[in-house]
Amino acid sequence: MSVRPVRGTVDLFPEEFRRHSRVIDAARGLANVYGYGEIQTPIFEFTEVFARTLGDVSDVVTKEMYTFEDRGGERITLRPENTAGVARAFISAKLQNDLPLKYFYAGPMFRYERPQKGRQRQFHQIGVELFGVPGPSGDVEVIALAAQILDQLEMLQHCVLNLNTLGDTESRQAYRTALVEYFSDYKARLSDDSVARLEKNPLRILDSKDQSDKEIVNRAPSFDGYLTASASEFFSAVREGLDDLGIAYELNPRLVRGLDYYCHTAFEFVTDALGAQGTVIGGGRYDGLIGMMGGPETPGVGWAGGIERLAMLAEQTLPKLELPSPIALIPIGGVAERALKKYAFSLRAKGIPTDIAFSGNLKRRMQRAGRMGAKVAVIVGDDELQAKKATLRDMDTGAQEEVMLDNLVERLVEL
RNA sequence: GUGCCCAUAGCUCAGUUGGUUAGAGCGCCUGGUUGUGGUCCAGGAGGUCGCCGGUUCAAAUCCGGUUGGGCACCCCA
Repeated sequence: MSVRPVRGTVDLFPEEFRRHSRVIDAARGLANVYGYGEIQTPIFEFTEVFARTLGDVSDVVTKEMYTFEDRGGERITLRPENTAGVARAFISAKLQNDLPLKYFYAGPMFRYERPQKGRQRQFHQIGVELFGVPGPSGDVEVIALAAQILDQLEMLQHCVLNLNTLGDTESRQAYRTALVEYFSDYKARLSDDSVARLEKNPLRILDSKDQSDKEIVNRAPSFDGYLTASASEFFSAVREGLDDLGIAYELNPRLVRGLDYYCHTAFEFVTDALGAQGTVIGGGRYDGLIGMMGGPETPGVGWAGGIERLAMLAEQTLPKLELPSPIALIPIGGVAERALKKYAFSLRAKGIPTDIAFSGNLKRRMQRAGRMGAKVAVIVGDDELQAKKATLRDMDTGAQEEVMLDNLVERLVEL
């Protein structure tokens, strides 16, 4: 039997999981403040849910999905992202009369990718979806929520908000045609990757990091000239909204999305503190998605954030995580142990972190108390039991005092 | 999927042009203290050198493959 975890997966032991938790807790807390209730959709869906919506040219669908046939012969896929799942849930429950709707989620996602720092095959995302708000205030709200979460994690100042518009369908169609026309002239000088993108997703060429591609890209037609008046107006309103809130951003015309259902606003919070995988939160508007899935035409806007990446950044920005130091109960002998278990029970009922070791002599239990960072140890042996007292030891100073057992819980609550 | 780099004790690492029983620090265990941790002192356990094969009288060291990891590309969160 192989005892190692599957490539690209990790075990999150408590210390590491706490780093995740504080990211999730901050996000969930603020999402609730904004009125985004938490939703949990299944981690697997019928394959079409993703295949249909993510586009059949996206890398996620063509080479990164965990797809299998279950015992009933259904084509199943482990979710590579959660927007499609939440949209499907919205359609399944026929919630179109309850708009607008706001959802927050946190959970595992699965993509068959080559693992590296900030990229695993099972990874975790937080995210929000806002359904039924067609105007730019929806975009502004979800971006504001993201910014405030980052701010609460004290990493907003280490991130740059990149902002772009993908326009409406009409704009994108026109621009796409113009790009294909332009790049086709340079086909011989483009990188192989970009030549392939010319057919599949010419917008992506704009994002190429290839040196000679970049030169060609620099002289490529810009989107501005192809934006319809209404798309342009929409984008201005988003920028105005962000300005009003004092949320800084940088316009990045090269910011495009790999997933086909995006339109209008695209944004990413990016940091340079994590190496190559610097996008910490990314999202945008996806007005066509729900209709494309067979639901009633419903606008949507949202984002997802990588918990592992956020947790890594938080390591740099937040103070070290400290565990509450427990009270260590240290019995000597079976009679004392029975007595102290009852005290542990009532201390814990009051929410006071309490440790009582299951075995070991006094020395070993003291060691354990020290290792756990206990601030006080309660020692009870035959001597103390007879006198109905306990010995309290201050683990920092070594000072000891005696307390009547009757007052023990009361005294410990004070500390 | 592509390129480059890496793999020695639980952890972080050293190991000379290939040469006898592979080392250090931290951690762990025992004792000094049969009712006192964290400090100190003394001692101890722990490694088929990732795995498979090859070269050689001899391989942790050289070569090939493989698995895992890191970085970049790709892609994205």
